[in-house]
Amino acid sequence: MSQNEPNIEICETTVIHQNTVEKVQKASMAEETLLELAGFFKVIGDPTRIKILTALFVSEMCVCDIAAALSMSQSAISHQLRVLKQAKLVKFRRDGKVVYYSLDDDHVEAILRQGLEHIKEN
Amino acid sequence: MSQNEPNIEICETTVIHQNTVEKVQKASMAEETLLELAGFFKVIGDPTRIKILTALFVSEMCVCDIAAALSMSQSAISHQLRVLKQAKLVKFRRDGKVVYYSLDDDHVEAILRQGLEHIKEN
DNA sequence: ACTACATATGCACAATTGTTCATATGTTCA
DNA sequence: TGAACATATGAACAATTGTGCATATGTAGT
Repeated sequence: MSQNEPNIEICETTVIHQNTVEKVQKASMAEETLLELAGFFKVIGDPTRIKILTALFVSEMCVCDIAAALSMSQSAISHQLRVLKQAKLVKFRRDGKVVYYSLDDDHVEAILRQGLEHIKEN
Repeated sequence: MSQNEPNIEICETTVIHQNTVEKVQKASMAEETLLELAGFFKVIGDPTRIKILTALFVSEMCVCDIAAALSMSQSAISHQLRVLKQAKLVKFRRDGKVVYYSLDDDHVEAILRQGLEHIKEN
């Protein structure tokens, strides 16, 4: 900031603090990691999926019970469980006709709690 | 689970473990809190916004520097900064023509770090 | 007042997403 | 094998979202 940093044109954007820009670019994550990270938060950034996850904090549950507890269709729940499964947030076991889902990640509860801290501070 | 729980029809969904369903419903968050929480994670569930936030870990930055650092248009960055501002994740100060943005939340860095833990475990 | 520049914003549009509906799959029991 | 039931899945659709484009706003210097 105290250095002599001339304005330079790069693709129509004016760089004011080239020093900072370079530091940021060097500190940036690998694109793949970034997309995974964003994808993870996108998964828990949906009311239905948060409801499912917090329901599973209480107990492992089968699909129709989750549907009943959330007053939603079996299909909707099933679709969302697939998303959560792909994100490795839930796992399942089959017992006859019934499939029981449960949490597959220790971080999720902590992360949701920290999210709550944020919105409480408003 | 060990109790006698008959199947009951509620709106086309079969309840198998009524006990569990009731426990979950009682433990459920207020709808408003839930929506806020989901909204918060949705905000950090986007690659561009994560890039902006991690850039601000390094230093406060003006809009055009962020645009240059991320190789994106000023408009795109400005739109996303508005989202981050509304979510109280960034704050800004004006210095002449230039507006400097910086982080406005302590939790974000911790939450992003925990998100990274999750995806590393795969 | 006028120009230059940094940033913000409204509109439009393509892309993504969550749910419903219909149906397929898989399992149990008779 | 066939009926009943739990779950999964594909297609369709409305709603939401991220970005580009054009332009407005705000500030500084002349």
